[in-house]
Amino acid sequence: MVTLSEENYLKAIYHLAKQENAAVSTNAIAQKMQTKASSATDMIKKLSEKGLINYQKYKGVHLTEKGRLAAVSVIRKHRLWEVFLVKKLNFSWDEVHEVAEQLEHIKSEKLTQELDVFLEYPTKDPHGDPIPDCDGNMPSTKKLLLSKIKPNNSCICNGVKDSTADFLQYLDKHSIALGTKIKVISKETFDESMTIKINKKQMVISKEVTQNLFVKIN
Amino acid sequence: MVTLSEENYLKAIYHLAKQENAAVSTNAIAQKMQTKASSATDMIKKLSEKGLINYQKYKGVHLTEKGRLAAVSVIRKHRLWEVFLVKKLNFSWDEVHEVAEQLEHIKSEKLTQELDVFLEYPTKDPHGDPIPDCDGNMPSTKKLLLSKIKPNNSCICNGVKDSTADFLQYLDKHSIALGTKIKVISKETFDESMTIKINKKQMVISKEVTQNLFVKIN
DNA sequence: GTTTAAATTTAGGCAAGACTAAAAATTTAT
DNA sequence: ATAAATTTTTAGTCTTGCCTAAATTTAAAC
Repeated sequence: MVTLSEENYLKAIYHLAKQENAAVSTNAIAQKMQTKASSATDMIKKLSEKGLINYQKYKGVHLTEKGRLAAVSVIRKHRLWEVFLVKKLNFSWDEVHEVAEQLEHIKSEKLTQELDVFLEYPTKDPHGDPIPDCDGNMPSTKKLLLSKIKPNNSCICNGVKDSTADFLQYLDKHSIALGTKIKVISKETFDESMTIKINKKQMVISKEVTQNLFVKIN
Repeated sequence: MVTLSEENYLKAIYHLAKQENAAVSTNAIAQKMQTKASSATDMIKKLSEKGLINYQKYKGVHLTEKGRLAAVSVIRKHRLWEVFLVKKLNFSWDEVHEVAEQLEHIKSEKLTQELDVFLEYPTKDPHGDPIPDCDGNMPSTKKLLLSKIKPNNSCICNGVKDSTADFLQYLDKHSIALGTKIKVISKETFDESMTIKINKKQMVISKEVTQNLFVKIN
């Protein structure tokens, strides 16, 4: 049995490992979990004893396969519920996170499976993140940032790196959504801001925006 | 902030108070919560300090209005989720309880409200129990047991008193569902068993069954 | 290669919610 | 009305997950 708190730590470690491609440090975990390093150490010991992570003192942690599956299962549920909230309950993409954080811990194989069926096997959540299948396979998505696109090229927005309500609301306000076609007009070398065109309308966006929007070349 | 455990105690007290029509005893609470009387006493003190129940040592407890609203809110969510599971996710009525026990604690006003809309404002859960509205009003339903029906009278099944999987599966097996028309043919004085007719088919049911099926006269 | 700084772990505590055992209050029985 | 039985409460303990403060290990700086 994996507790709610353990699930949250596993999820945090999974996301950190994805970014860092190396052992995940105690401090990184503590920071992500909004807690103190000593608390993280406590939990690390517990997860290690349960065989969910590999841990060597002072050397950071790695998820075991068992731990990875547990983490991915939580992420799968989180993202399925986000789809449900947006598609069926009229939530907007900036409102779903907090509720999904609660729903992701509901324990019922059948519930998750039937939810997947009900939603017709979605492969992406409302922020463009991939939804793992029931065997724990995470569809790989190459992540290309808008900031990498050269002037005069076009692309289609297909994800967000930062999915805080603040950023999502900014995008709403500027009519940038998943699937929106963006043409890069120019880029300033000074501040890395970009001039882009959406639906024939030109606008300037900051470096921060270009570095938090994923796109694909169409 | 009401914790998960507190919500479960409030729900237990609500249900006990409904049956007993008097102060709810520590022992009754402990039994319903599958815990020891001393643990119940601990929680009773906490709920009392939070103004959710009125408590006098050795005299049992009563829900305050604040406590009643908290309890009914949990019950509302529980029953709405049960409807969702049956209507949308292909759960049967004997499978929903355990999952709804988890879902009922999800905290989001919007979620509950939108779920209600999505389900088109159901007034009964899959077991025939009434769903409170968002202001905490519980539709009153007069509860008439099949055991009270005299021979040669007909009625319609509209609820179950016992909603354990065992009993619900018994009903499934014998084609008794909510809405099923039942004609009482005869009743034995010896064991209070009944001969009934459903869809022109006659069968004998025990006292235990007649005392756990709610019906209405049609 | 020491010395300083940063990261990590240990030690000891706290609150929630459970437990056991024992004490106190209430109820029941004689 | 008092003794016995039952119910309820108290006292002290345990586990989980967090904390602070101090000790230890590793990494960085000179």
